[in-house]
Amino acid sequence: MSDPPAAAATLVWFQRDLRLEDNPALHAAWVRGRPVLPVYVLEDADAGAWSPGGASRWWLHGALEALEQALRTRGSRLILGRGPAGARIDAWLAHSGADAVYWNRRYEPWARERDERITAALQRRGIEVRCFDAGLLCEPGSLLTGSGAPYRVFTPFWKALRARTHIGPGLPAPPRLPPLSAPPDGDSLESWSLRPRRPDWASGLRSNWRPGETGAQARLREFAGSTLDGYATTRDQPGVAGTSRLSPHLHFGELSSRQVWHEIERHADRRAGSGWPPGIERYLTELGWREFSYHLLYHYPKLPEAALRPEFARFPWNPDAVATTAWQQGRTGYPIVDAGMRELWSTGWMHNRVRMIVASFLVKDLLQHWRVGAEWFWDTLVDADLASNSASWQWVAGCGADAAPYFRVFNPTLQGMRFDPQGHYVRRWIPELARLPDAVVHAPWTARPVDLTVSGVRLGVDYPLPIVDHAHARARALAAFAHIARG
DNA sequence: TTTTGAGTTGTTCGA
DNA sequence: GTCGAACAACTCAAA
Repeated sequence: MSDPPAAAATLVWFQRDLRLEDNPALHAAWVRGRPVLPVYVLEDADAGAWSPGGASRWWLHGALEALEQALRTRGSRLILGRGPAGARIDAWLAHSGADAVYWNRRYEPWARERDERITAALQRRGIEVRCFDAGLLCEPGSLLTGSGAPYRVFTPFWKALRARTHIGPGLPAPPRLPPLSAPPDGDSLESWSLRPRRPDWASGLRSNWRPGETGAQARLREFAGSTLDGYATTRDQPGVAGTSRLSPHLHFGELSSRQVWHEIERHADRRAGSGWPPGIERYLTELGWREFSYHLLYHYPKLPEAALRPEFARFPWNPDAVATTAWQQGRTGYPIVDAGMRELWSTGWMHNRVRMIVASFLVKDLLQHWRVGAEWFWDTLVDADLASNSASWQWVAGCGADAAPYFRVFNPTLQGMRFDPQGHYVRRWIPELARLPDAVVHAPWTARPVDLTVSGVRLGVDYPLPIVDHAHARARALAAFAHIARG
């Protein structure tokens, strides 16, 4: 047995783990004590239909820039290359003489297949491969019901996860990463053109977000230190900054869910035997839904394409490009729906409560296929995530796991009045309605002509009339569900 | 095997 | 104005 040459380096392949803290692959490479070659591969083609959308690409640029900067402070640097990943890694290995490749797993079906191929090919050549679980509290596939089946209901899944999973503290960031003496050349980040040029639609993204590990940690501390207390109720009010806004940071792995868990737990005022305060319990449950989505994607790799409930194959969808465009552009005539869609387009994000409302509207009021909505979200959300996006759209449509019952059709007017009673949210995103009285701001078609005039609103001119009548649309949706129930 | 209780986020109608 | 029931029945998970 002879040791490998002293210079043989460890290649660390960054993917959805764009952080230095609590990064198992990076940590293991550092512990190994050899030079470290950190790399990132842009895999547009490998992901097929689910290659990153526009908003994701914008975020990725910022996240990679931040990671590169963080690595430089540790004496290292990030090498960029375009996929396919296997070929790119081979080239880097040949250039650097590295004899080990470490990475943190991804769980998308295409990525799992790819990992198997790459692992087998590398191992055949005697390269050491180590894969780690870094992004979730619990490795997908590891929790099963008593009879050995995957959980299909959230509550028992979450109980099992909490009972059986120890969530340990995160790993420290390596203080210094020994670089290669002659690292390979890589692409320049600019050359990937991840950010929009003409037109530059990203100004709203820039003013709302700070991609990268430092920004993520700041957001987490801010949330845990203040917003968390009232989270159980303010989380539902889109006019209030009551949610964590951590989703894009978690998606890109600028934070691990384990780090989030521990920071939240630190703020728990746990009285003897009384359990968590409601805000904390509620927030941790949201992390639980993220876990559940990944668990579903793992066991049902077709989740992004096909309804979990087979009877939905005969659901009478009513494809309508005009209605879909009105929804996308925030011109449905229902203020809470339009405000949400405009917030999404402007900032790359939408409040959770409003996501449910706009999704219910597209699927049930407009009878558009849930995949139409999933694809739009995929392109426009900075937190677009295959597991969460697919599972959540199926949930709203009623064809997913633990899905909303058929009769749960959100009434956009009622939802607006209940969760945005003063209309702060609607006024912010639909300035043409800003001067309407509270009582009608969620239903401008019910306003008295004098109120419309005084508020400077000409319905059908400044702001559209409703493109469907909700009562009628609801009845139509219930009939459609009855149709597939009868079989 | 059979049984039992439960299942994220709603709305509407009628008393 | 408030409140409870109905809305299809089904499937899941565990005892």
